[in-house]
Amino acid sequence: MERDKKECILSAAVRAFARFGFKKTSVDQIAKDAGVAKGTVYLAADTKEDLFYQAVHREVRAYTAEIAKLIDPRKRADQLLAEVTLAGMKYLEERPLVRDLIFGNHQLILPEWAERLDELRTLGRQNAAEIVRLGMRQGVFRAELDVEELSSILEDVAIATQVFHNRGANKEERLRKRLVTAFDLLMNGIRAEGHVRSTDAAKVTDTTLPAPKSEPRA
Amino acid sequence: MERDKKECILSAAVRAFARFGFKKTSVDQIAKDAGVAKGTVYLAADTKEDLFYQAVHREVRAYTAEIAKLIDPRKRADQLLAEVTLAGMKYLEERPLVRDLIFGNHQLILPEWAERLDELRTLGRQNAAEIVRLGMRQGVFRAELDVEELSSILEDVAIATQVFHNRGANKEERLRKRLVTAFDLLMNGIRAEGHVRSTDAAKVTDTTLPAPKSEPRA
Amino acid sequence: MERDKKECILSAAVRAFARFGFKKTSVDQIAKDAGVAKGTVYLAADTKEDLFYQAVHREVRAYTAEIAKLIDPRKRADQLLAEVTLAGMKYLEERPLVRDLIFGNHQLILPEWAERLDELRTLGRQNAAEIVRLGMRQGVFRAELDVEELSSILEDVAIATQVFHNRGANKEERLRKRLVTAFDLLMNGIRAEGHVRSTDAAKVTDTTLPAPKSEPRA
Amino acid sequence: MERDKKECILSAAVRAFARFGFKKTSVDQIAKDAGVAKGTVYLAADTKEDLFYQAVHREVRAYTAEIAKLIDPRKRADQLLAEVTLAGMKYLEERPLVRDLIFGNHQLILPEWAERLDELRTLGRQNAAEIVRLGMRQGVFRAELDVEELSSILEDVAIATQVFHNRGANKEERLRKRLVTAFDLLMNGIRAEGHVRSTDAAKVTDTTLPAPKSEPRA
DNA sequence: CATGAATGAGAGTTCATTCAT
DNA sequence: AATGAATGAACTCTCATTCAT
Repeated sequence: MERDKKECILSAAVRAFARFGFKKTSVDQIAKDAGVAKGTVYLAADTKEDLFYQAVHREVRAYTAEIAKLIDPRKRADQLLAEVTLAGMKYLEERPLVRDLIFGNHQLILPEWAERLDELRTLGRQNAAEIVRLGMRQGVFRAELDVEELSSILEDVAIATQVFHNRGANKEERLRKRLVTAFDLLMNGIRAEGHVRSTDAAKVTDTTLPAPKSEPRA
Repeated sequence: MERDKKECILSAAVRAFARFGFKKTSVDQIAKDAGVAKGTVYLAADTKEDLFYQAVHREVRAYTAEIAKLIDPRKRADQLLAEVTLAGMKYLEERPLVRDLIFGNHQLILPEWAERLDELRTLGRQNAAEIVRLGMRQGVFRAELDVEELSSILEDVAIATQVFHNRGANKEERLRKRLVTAFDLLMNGIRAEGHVRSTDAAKVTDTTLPAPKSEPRA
Repeated sequence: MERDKKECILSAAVRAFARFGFKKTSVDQIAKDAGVAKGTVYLAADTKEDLFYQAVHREVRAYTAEIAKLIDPRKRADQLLAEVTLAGMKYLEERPLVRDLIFGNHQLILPEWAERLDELRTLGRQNAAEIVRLGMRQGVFRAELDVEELSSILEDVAIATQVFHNRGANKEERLRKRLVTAFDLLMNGIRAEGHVRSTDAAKVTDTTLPAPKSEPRA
Repeated sequence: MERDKKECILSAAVRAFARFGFKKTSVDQIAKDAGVAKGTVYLAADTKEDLFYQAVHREVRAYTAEIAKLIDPRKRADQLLAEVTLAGMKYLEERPLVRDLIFGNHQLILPEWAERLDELRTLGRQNAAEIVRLGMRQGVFRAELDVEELSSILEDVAIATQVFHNRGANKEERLRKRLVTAFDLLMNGIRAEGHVRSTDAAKVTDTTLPAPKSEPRA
């Protein structure tokens, strides 16, 4: 299998899966779109599911690589976060494919694949984590934050924004507003400044969420 | 079509779609599970896709109603937000089926359905919006926040948490940590306290996001 | 599945498998020939292989039943054997399809089916065994013969005759000669009468065939 | 095409066809097993079917040649027949391949090939015919027997024995018993000695078999 | 000669949908 | 209203065959 031909097949697969979803895309369709015979598709992937996974994988890697280029450690982390988030959203906007592929196919595809797709999501989160750590070193971000959780939340918000709101009339305007709000929220929180903090999340959740089974809390 | 029979069919549909996904669920299965003949299912819904929509709709209404009960305006909004978010997560946690059903099927189904699912999402967001407004009236939340955007972000974070992280080993422990982090972030922001705010999101995004095409900004 | 329709499908299957073999027969073909939709065939049989087995089974039962009618215990067994063999051959001659169907498909189909086809063969052999026993009671056949082995040989010769020789030009003439020769041979043996028997099979084979592993011979 | 390479391909074909049957053997498999590229197989045979025929042909020739060596005209024909039959069975036992190839593939492959396979069967029968003629010259076998028919029956019994009974538990023991019975039967007939022959096959069949259509008998 | 990537017709099977009962 | 047998289009996957290298 030549390099070019595989590329061609995978990108046809991405296009088709993205537009029609996994089920409604037929291998025939992809083959035709890629300009090869059906059998050739099966030289590139063992299974339609395998093809799907490879397509997603390729796109996620491209996405991550693209974003990684933007991380310049001499910049302030909050500035960087804004820039990178923005760039990420624009990237995903031009590739609705990736966005939906990543987000929307968990129970479509058998559980075995859910695990693999999770790995891809972790991959996609690396850049955000990098910036969060940078921000802490710079003293720009609160030091006590949980890096992994935080970067995962940032990523989730970005993806959710794309998945749920990049649609319909006034798309650009809505996205812009959303981004402004989200960034402001993430930086400054909801709480009115100077307001007494009588509640904190830890306390609430601590008393109500079912305790982890194996590890008794102190 | 009697009321009972339709209920029966819809709840069988929910169970099946939730467990096996849209594609891998057959109408036969649902009919059998509901104890009716296949033809009868087609008296309750025109199409398999219609059946899916109806099933999701039913679940979302139940979810929203359940949550709405918890909103007590005499409580502090931040407290309430924590409680309600937590309750929502527990509700969905006990109905993993519903959760996936509601949020995992966007490009499965042709665009025409995406719009309808959006309406369902709006429905689900009403509770969060309610609390945000309450918080502002109470002076607990910053007054200048955009209610719609904010409640949508809150909902998205909750959904993303459920969809992506309620899985695998140490599920409970991971969810708990995630919730604590998210709540802390949403309330207090990322920024180190007292740090000079040299960047603000609005400025950055304003200069870089493509301007909305139709409406020139002032 | 109505009785008639299943009959119809099975007989179409018999026709097709017989004429084209298992591989070259498509389910589509059978469906068309039976005048039903392809899906309907799958209501009658789980699998193409299952369909094949059912078809063969039906034919073997019909064949055995037909032959069984001819066994009249008041007749002499040698007479009967001739008659029944002859009738069997004519039966199969008129159903060349059945004949090939039954006896020509051993390694086509995976081992699991070989066992089942063996059962069918046993079924087909019952009639021959019956006659052999009758002949012994009548004193017409040698008493020391092994009934099971003998009837199996008789059946095998009949089958082989059918499978290998019922073809080509002069079919009838060739079959007639073959039958006469076979019957004469089976009744009277090869040996010239009065010739001294200096060799017997048992001795030869006893010294050369690998001894059964578990039971040491005396 | 070098001699060696063709040999290699054919013997790989024999192995594969024998183990998996015609249908379930792929050309790819054979090519890989022979250590050549798929295209090369098509230099040795025009078609998969042609390849099959050539494979069978090769094996039958080897079989015949092997058996022919054993015919020593100074020995008694009945002794020889026993020996040769036994040797033939052992040969086939070690080459289940040949046996099944010869026996079981008539309607697998289109009618055109049936004729050619018949020629192969005739080839395989030459040795038995040779011995029968020898036995007649020696006065050991009845002189009035039809040589061609008789040798064909002998061969058929041998093959049927192999095909139908060389399987399952107690294989060796069962084959031994079968051989003993068959040989005894062929030599001595079924008829109880001294019993009056009130029936003879010729008479029965003469009156009942349909007369050959084209040639009126004298 | 030899290769093996590419082909594409064709296979078995599934299942949403219909409609006579 | 309810049924479920029947339908047949559409699907994924296989593999004999070809042909440019």
